[in-house]
Amino acid sequence: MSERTQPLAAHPPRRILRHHRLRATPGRVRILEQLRGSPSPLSAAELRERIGSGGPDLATVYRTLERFVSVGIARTVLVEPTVRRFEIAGSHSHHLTCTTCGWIAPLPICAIERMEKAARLDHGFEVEHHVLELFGTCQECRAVRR
Amino acid sequence: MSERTQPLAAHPPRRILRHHRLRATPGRVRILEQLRGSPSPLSAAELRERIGSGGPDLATVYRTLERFVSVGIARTVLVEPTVRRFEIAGSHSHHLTCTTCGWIAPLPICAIERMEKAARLDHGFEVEHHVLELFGTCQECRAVRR
DNA sequence: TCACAGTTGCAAACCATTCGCACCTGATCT
DNA sequence: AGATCAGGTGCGAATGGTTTGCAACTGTGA
Repeated sequence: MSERTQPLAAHPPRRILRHHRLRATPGRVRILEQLRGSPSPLSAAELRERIGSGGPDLATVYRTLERFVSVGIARTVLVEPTVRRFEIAGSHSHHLTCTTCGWIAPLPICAIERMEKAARLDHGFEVEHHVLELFGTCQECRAVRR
Repeated sequence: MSERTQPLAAHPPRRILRHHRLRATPGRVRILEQLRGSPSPLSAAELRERIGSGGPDLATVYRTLERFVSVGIARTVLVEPTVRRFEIAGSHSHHLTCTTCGWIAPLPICAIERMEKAARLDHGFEVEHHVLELFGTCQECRAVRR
């Protein structure tokens, strides 16, 4: 497969940043790597924590995420009140989140075409993205509970 | 139709509160009326503003909403980072949100049965609740943009 | 290597939400 | 109707996630 046909998310971080005319600073590269390596959306604080000492300041993490969202590298995911989470925009998958133990699994099925169509027909609304997260109890926690 | 078969949401506010063993204070009654009268979810501040002078303190609005959610009268809706919104739990839980002007409309269609089934079959995961919100551009904002 | 627009760190500001506490009041019982 | 008191309320202060101002720093193109 030639490079030109690879999905953007497969490129090395520096190239992705350059592609969006962002400077490839060490902090940005690490934030991007973390976002790509995580199966679930991350908050700014979690991102900061995972990068560890030597990483960018929390304010910089916020500014970077803001920038990533504005150029389309990342997207905001709302699953909790008061905390904003972010994920790579290319990796569109939904998640199962166990409310007991925090286990998270991606669910590669998306069934909202019908709703997008309804939005368009009923309201003239053009859907650009959506948030769909499922919460419940995983197999293990259900077993323990019994 | 007898009273016993009416949906709870159709009852007068005082009765709904009593039914959940909550005191029917003037503030709670007004908050409940506002929630029921609004087609889109409201934040605590908006609620406070709509009730106007003489209404409950903002802290009380928060405590009341918290209480409403815990007994099942209301539900949290996440459509914006940093602001929590609330709606009557009997109404439907999915929305269209215009990312340009903030317009919000309920969408009475839910298409996640397939995903719930996949979660159960593939992971032994029992879905308890889900978040599904659509974001995009409303008819009006699309017209302006052109 | 140089110059500079873009980035960063730090600290302070912001703002939605929560908490502590003394006072008040709706619901119940007599 | 009046007394009683657990449940509610107002006020102000605290919290915690997010944003901003500003001086110093650094990728990047020339």
